[in-house]
Amino acid sequence: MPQQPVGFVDAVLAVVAEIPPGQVATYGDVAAVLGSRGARAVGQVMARYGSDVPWWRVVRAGGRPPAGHAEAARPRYEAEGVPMRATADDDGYRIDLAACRWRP
DNA sequence: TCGCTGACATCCA
DNA sequence: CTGGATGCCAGCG
Repeated sequence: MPQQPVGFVDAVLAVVAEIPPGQVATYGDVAAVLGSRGARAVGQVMARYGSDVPWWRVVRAGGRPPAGHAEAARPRYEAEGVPMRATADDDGYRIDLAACRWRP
């Protein structure tokens, strides 16, 4: 285990990269793994560096996809086999965390 | 150094 | 269930 002196950004990317296909984790869970409660900070990292990690596997509490990216994440969940339920929300769907929530 | 922003979480009405 | 308000954390100007 090479390093521990890694920036918060690298830590977030590492956790997201460890999420297995077909499963998802919430921003709060990722922050908890890092030992922080900055769920928002995690979202910041995704917005800037999430391009290199399966950001679609990181969702908000309640099983909602990232705000403004629901359309881009929906096909990913279908490809991964993540169970989701259609809703009347702006996102159009919701993820069943009870069946695919990833636990570190 | 200070203040604002943001792909959030949780609580209450 | 929905909506509004508050709190937390890290990055950037």
